[in-house]
Amino acid sequence: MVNHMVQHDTLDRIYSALADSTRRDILTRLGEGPASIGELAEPHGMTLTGMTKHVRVLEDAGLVRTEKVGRSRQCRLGEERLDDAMAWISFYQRLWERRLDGLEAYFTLQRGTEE
Amino acid sequence: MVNHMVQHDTLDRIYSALADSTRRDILTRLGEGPASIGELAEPHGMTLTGMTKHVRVLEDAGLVRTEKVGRSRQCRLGEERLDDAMAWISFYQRLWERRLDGLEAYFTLQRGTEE
DNA sequence: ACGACACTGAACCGGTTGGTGCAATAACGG
DNA sequence: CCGTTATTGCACCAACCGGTTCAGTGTCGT
Repeated sequence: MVNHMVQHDTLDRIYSALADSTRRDILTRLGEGPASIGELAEPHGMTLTGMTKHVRVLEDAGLVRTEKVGRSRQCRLGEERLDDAMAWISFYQRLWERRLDGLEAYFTLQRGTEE
Repeated sequence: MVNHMVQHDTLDRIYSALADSTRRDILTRLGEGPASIGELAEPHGMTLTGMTKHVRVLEDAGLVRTEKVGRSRQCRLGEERLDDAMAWISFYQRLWERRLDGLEAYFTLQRGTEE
């Protein structure tokens, strides 16, 4: 019951924002320059409403920044540089490497090298 | 361009597996050595059934490997090394840097153009 | 002013997620 | 064989997700 609080942890938001190929595509597209909701939606054959939701998720994660310009919304890459996300993965990589320092290294290496 | 696109399914599973602090904790814990379902569940005050589900998600993403040993299940870090996840984030980082190649590249032009 | 345009809010929908409890199963320990 | 232990399968639940449609709202072009 205690843990029913907001799951709005930064890392949670970033990773779940990235856990969707449409949203990763959006980031890639925005890497080439700003775009409107319509321009983002068109290559995915998606409704504007649907795309707005995706952009909102990315914006909440800090990965995208948007600004209303006239009747359209200009979307561009945001300030979040994924440093935290990267750092956590690096940390995990280190754990994984350390796993090889244990007893399992023996079996893993044997299975890998067949020597 | 955009050749950094790996299997989207894999990336989806990895990122959504990481998008939960309980599961990130599990990975951290397993970095210190193998553990049973019960041992993983206890510090989170979670039922065994609940923990089994989390472990299953991690296992489907390749981040954890499990093996039934007697009446308990031994969980350890898996073969997935997050290289793909890391690679995608790096790719995004490069996009972000390139965002600076707009008006602001003007200021750092003395260094970056040779690449 | 009027109509077309770009987006947004709300309601809805089927599927998934994160959790529970309970009954069953398999493996010990004696 | 019996009782305990560790996990699992199943049913259930509320919340969330990715998507839609429809009805606005505000802006632009003429």
